[in-house]
Amino acid sequence: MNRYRTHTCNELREKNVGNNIILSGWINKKRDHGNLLFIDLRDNYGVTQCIIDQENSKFSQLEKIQLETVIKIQGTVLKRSNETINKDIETGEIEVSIKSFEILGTCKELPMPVFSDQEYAEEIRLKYRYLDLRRKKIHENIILRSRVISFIREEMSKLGFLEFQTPILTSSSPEGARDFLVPSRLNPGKFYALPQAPQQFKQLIMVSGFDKYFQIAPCFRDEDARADRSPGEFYQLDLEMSFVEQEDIFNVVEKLLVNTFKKFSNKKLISEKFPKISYLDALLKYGTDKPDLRNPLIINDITNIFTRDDVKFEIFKKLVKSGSKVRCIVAKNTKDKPRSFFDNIDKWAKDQGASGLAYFTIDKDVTAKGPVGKFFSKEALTEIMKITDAGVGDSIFFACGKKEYVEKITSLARDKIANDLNLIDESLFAFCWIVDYPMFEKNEDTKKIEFSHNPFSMPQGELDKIDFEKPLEIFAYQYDIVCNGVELSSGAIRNHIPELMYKLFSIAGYNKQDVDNRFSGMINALSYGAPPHGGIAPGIDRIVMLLANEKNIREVTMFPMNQNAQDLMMNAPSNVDEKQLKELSLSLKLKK
RNA sequence: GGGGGUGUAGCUCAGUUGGUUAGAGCGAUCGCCUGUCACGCGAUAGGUCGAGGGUUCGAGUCCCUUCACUCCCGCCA
Repeated sequence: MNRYRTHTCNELREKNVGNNIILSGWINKKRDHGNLLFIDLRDNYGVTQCIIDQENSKFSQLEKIQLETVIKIQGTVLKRSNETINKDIETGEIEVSIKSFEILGTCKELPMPVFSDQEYAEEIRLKYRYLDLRRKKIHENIILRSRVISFIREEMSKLGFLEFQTPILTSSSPEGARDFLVPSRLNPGKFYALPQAPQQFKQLIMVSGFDKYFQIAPCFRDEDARADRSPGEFYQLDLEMSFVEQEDIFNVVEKLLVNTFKKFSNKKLISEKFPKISYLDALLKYGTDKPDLRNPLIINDITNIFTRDDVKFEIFKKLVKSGSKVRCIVAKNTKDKPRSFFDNIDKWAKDQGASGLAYFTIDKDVTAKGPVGKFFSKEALTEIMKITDAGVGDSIFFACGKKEYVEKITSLARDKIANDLNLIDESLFAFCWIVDYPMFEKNEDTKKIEFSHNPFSMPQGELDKIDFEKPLEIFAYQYDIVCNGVELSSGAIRNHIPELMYKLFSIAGYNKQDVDNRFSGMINALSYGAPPHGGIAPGIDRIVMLLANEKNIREVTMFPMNQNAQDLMMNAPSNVDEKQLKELSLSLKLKK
């Protein structure tokens, strides 16, 4: 028998009545009736009500004790009378009559209550994270995270994947996000970088002949935070397979995610086979490459309508002539919505930095009601209704501008309108694949051709038939998984052919020398017999966030940093001694 | 780097058009209470109203500057 406990705080039941037991835990709550004191004792597993009265010599001592003090209780299990059973806790049929107790850990006055459903400012939650983590909801989120990761490990092992660790101190990668750098003492003036992902290593693992690899891999990117993006570090289920085509990866990951989401959530999956949407289609229909498919609204292009003579909307017509696009969203059955519904959306659009959203409602006899309705002839309206599948009683919102601008504002408007009309079913998970990413894109500022995603991806099509003169028309075997509008992972079939790699990099402006310098490990390896291979890397934090039904990634992260990438509990980052800097051959030159 | 929101007691918040001594609940301290499970009742302590400057007879409230937190844009192969 352990000196601290015979049972956990969620173990005692009616069958234990009469037992002498020992419990240890935190004082969750006290209810002091003067001559009778109830103490809810809490541990990781649950809560047990303990009771003591003034007959006991320890009574007055226990009456004074602070909440969240850690104590050990010795006592006997009593059956509660019918009226006093608490159905809300699993140990609610019994209580423990305290015979003696011992303080194991004292507690100062709390900076924030633990037993409370209130929301607290994140500043205080992060500073006292160990107190915050005692609270039920986040405590359970973190346990969920652990279970999800264990489950994924088991599934991956069953599928024949081997788990390997890859280096944390590695070299800076020239593409992508900003690196975290670590100065090297033994190599003055040189720096390691923390890996943004084990991208090159996992490919090298394939070249080394291991066939199927996975890792719950820490990834480090020095970019600004968002609600679904921790600053600094996050975790991916990194995986890679040899001798596979795109479909092989899809089959493995689809099955894994379906099993995981079915096991850990009661929400329904819209489809266990994830629909595939091409990148270009996604941008047209949803305005984004991470569409929320729970949202039934679809964006349509009606640019051509504004070249008709019987459309008099001159501002848009002029913009269209100079290359702008017009895209629209149909909101069904909104004829009777109050004016405020429309004004509200227009105001919202202006808050987003747009010039506003034009709209009209289609009334009977195909007439357009609304501020800009008068600019459209009956024939033009009929054409719009044909393109957009709109009917009488529906409203059409539309925006005009350069392609990227229209995509962005219609994408946001699609979310906004669906939310306002309550069209999103929160009890669903809607997965999809986004496929067929362009290999290159043109940087509109520099007019240069750049890799649009991962430079190591395999271009699509027969290799001897690819037209390298038209780089913007080359697509890659590159794919993302999106769930409920959250980008969960991206992956690719890799380019394992060195000559092809040089060719593609040359299009993006890197000569052979550049490639050899920057990716020496990779490019060398590929020239000694590399298998065709590919992989993907689902984000663990975001998966758990969806499963826990949280909107913020910090709710499923044990010790997150704040938005300014500071750890308020550990005081990181911090100053270092002059001696440490000197050892690293560094001196500081701070901006004022 | 830019835009929005927030900042009042240890915690969560209220505070009217600028007007007396800035309030409530929880927590803390003290007292009362033997069946509560958000126990109840009474009392006490606790405030640089984020900071600085300005307007005014008078500022938590209006103006300017600044800081912190947060959400978003940029950024995130």
